[in-house]
Amino acid sequence: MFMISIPQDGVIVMSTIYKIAKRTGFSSSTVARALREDGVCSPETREAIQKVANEIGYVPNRAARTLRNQRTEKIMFCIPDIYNSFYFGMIRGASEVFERHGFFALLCHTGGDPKNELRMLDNLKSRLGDGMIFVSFDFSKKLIETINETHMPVVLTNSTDAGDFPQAYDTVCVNTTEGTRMATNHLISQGHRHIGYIGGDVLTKVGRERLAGYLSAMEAAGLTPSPGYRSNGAFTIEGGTVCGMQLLCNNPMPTAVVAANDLMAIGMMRACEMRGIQIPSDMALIGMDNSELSQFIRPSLSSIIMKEDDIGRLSATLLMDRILNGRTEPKNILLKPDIIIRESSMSR
Amino acid sequence: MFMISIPQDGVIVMSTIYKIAKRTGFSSSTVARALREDGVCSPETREAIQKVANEIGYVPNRAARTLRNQRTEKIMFCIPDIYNSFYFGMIRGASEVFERHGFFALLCHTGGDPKNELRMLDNLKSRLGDGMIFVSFDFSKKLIETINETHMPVVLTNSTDAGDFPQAYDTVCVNTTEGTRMATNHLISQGHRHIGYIGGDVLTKVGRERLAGYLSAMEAAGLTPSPGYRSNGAFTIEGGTVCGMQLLCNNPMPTAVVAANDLMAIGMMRACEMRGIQIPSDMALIGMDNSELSQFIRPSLSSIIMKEDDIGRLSATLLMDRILNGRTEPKNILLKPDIIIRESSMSR
DNA sequence: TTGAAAGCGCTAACAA
DNA sequence: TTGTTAGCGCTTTCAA
Repeated sequence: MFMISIPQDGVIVMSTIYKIAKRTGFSSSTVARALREDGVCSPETREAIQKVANEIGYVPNRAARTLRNQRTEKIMFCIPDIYNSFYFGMIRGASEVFERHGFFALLCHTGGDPKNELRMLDNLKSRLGDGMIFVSFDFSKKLIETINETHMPVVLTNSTDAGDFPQAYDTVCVNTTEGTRMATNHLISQGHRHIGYIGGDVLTKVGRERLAGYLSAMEAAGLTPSPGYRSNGAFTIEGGTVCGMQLLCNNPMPTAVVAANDLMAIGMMRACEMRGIQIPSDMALIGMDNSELSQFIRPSLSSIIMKEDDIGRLSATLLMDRILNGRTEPKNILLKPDIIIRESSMSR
Repeated sequence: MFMISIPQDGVIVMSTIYKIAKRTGFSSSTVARALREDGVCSPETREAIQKVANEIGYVPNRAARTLRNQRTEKIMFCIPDIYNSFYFGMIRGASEVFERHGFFALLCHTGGDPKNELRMLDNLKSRLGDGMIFVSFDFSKKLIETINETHMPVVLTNSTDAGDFPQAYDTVCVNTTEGTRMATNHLISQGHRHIGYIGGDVLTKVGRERLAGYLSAMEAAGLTPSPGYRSNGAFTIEGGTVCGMQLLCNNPMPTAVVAANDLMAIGMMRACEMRGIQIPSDMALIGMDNSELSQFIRPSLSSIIMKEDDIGRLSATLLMDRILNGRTEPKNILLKPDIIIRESSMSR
């Protein structure tokens, strides 16, 4: 009938405990008490109040509750790139945990721009959320300091060495060096000796970390890759094709290739296609990320599982622990990636 | 130095305009005025206040502002399934618009459960957000009524016939019937006469809508598909393979197939692979959704573009119009899908 | 069991 | 230009 009344000026008026108080004759505090499960209140009073509350469609106002309780029940989810499905994996994992506690994920996207990242930390300080899961390409000293100064629960993912700085936050990361090491070892265990590597720019941390895994696995196996077996390019299909063409110019060609991500691996597939080289019989191949593509492409692509769901789940769990239980000492979680072997590397 | 002080009990104390007021000797309202661009205030006062504000790292408290202004600057984004990348396309489009206005997207996931959906509408009434983009499989009368009763800005997507009920909300949908019609017409224009169709359960609205497009295009072209050319199954790769095998049992076989989504189309590819049928030379194929897979699979898959980014963008725009400009009369937008032709249907 | 009252931090109408 | 004050809706302490 009159769930909510809409006055002339179009402003929507909420139902409040005061409306219920007026209607029932009780005070607002009695109404508040009656409406919360745990509040002390006589059964009859509660019933009368609940009846009216239902009639007028009462729902408590969150802003008021937040102002009073200093709790938003929201978590800021800061990602550099809203177009990257990897992060959605993290969101999935995290949301699972949030939901259990009645919390919501707030999408905050920074474009990887340090200015925006600092702005998001201001948003955190303004209590846009009770905490933050923070993905960034570059955790600079300035950023780390600002995070510490928020004195708010923050989990950093995506950076193994965030622990270089004094920290008041948590970290959850996957060891990507270990990832390329596993990939390389897999190819070695398949009997390959001439193993190439195509990766991203070594000026980026991610580029260096992944290359390091390949090199260390080769060295540990007593293999010295020819310099021509290594090529850097963009983390894209095109980048992979270009790098792949380069590797294929070697004589002898490598018999197996580690790609620093799935897109580059697919680019490598294109390069082989153009040169009439069969995967996996002439060339074994493994990628990284375990993207949706890797299982649907033909031949299906072996890959390294980066556990983005787990990162999200664990990050959220650490956050809830700080928020709900008041933990303050920092925790750092480093996950070991998994490997999934598909057609592209089953050459022997 | 003392950006934020942390008392014994671990509760973090915010900096407020009162702290600044005390420190500068001005009143809290002068501080508030000085801190907003538009507030009247002498330059010297403003400077002094801003200096202190910077020192103590002041950021205005959102809950207080929300309580006062009745505006959260958040939009609830209700989706049935957090695992579906289609919705993330919508989120991308919508976020673009939100960001321009300083709004944030709040992820709310209902699992398609009507109970949760009603709960989310309560959340909306409690001002979890200023409005809602609502994706649901089933907009029942009850749900529609409840939406209307919130008196809050809501955009429904995903349902062409939401207009059946009296409505106070907006809708943005893609015409999926038109989608399969376009797909079918494309194959007809390629010279095909024996065109098969594999689709989802006709008990679902989505299944019926898509089938209708195929049938109407065939009829309009004066073609009568043999009943054996039509098969229903799950909207998955396996479903597509099963349906595909059935179609391939016909004699003569169809020379072209419309699949009701990309996954089923990929399943069809598998079926053809098993039977040694070449795509596109022996069999033309077109899917629907323009998923990421469709461009990377080989042969690349022709598909129908469902414009999820546009749906998100338009939904957000309608919402902002209601919130910022106070529009109240409902708007309904029906988008025409696009077609993208790739290798799989270029048979002739 | 119930009520009065203060306060969370901000904004804005009004007064000085 | 600046200050006073009330109030957004809720929770909670204290008193009755």
